[in-house]
Amino acid sequence: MNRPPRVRFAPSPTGRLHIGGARTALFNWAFARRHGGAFVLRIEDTDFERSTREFERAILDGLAWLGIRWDEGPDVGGPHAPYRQSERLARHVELAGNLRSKGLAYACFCSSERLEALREQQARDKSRQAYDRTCALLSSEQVQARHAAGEKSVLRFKVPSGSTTIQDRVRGEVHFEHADVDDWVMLRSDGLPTYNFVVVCDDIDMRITHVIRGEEHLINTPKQVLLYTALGGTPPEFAHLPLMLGTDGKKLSKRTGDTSLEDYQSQGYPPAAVANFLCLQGWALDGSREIFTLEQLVANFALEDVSKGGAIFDLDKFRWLAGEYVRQETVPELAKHCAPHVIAAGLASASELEQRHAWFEQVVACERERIHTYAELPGRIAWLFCTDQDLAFDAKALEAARKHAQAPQTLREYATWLTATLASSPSKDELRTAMKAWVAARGLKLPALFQPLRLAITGQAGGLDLVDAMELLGHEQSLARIELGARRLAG
RNA sequence: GGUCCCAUCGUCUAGCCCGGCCUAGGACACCAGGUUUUCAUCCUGGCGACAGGGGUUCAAAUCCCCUUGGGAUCACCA
Repeated sequence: MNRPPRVRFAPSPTGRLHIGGARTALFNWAFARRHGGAFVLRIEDTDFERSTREFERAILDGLAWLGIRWDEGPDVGGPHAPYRQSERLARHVELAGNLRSKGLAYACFCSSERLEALREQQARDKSRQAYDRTCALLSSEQVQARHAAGEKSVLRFKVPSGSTTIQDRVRGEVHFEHADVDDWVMLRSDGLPTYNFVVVCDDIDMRITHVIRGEEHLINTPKQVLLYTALGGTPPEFAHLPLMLGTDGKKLSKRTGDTSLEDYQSQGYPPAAVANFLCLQGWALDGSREIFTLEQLVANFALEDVSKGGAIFDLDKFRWLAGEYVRQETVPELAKHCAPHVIAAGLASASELEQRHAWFEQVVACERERIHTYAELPGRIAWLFCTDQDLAFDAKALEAARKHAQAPQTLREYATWLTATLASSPSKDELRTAMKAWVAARGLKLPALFQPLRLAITGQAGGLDLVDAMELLGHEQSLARIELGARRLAG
């Protein structure tokens, strides 16, 4: 590679950013950075029906959220503007006209009914699925006459005889016989160009050197290589990434799970964890280090190291990885990231959290090793925000507490003892030690107090240290819950 | 069905290109144990794979062929 590479990510703004698309973008970006090249963002908005500016904005935001920056794009401009395909229409039509006048493309008047019948016939014959070139045989006079008569036509690319071999950077050599390649449609009957056509026009005009995309495009590649040559361009290098698969082993779709980046964003996955995990689907740093930064990705990324086989989206591992990132954060950072989810869950308002900022950070510090994503926090700490009467008792926690026949009595006596002990303002460690001594002095095992107490305070079966829990809740309210818990257990 | 791609533990993968260091390494999940007031974190250990068959070679997870299995794609959608 003698010149700095230019790569592009070309999403279609007809929906949210697909998680597989996000990975494609990430690998393109990493490749560009690795080799000091440019990463171009181009919006493929030629589907006027479904494309919206809102989706475009969301896609850009999603990429930025992941930590990807682009050198050229619709928002930042660049030397090959415009970066929205719809704004390049005139150029596409011009190039299509050139090919037609050179005899490299031809008008086709076949009706969709005839085409469909042809396809059915070919399916029955178990033969090649392609246009039969009926209209390629029309003389220029015939074509002109039919145009003049007002007949609708599409423009088809005339695939020459021969074969094409591409050197795919992840797959190696891939060979196609032109006899198997269809005379595909370049211009629709309404005069608008198709994807296979514009993508090549724009890649040539934008001087794209490496096309890195999903494997579903591999089969389109010979069509595009042929078009490069026809347009007088040099084909770029290609790299076809393995597909991201659902648990059913098929291309990841909404059927088998959440597919958009925003789904994971709203579920509170740290962005660095998402980027890291996406890398792991099809690429490995060295086979032993699972957790790494984007800088390490850039420093080590090579297309040749990308896996060829599809990767089933491993949600368990993703969640584990998110937890690793959560625990890497400092408490103030984590509190800041969790706060929106606590607010969204309706536990507290933004101003309430702001007022109790130091307290909230303590809460986060106590729960940080139990959550994997930011959004898991509210469910774990709801007991701190509800009224004593509304505290729900978890079935397992209740069962555990009920195993101790004397639980109500133990709780009441403990409350009395606690009230007296608190008077001397013990430290948390002193209180912990004293509590255990108190239980032992009564000839009880520790769970005889701790299980009913945990139920009374938090309503949950497991969780944070109980001395921490009571302090976070406040001793006065804790005593009230102990009394209430004793009554509920006795009843 | 045509064309194309792929094939290492249940999952993500290292090793393959440049055969021997592989009685195949790591991670997630799972199981067992330790720590803990419980849960979680953390620590220790365990389970667990080269799809099958032929070659080539002194030697094959690694190279070649076949079979089988899986996937992608076959639009006037991108």
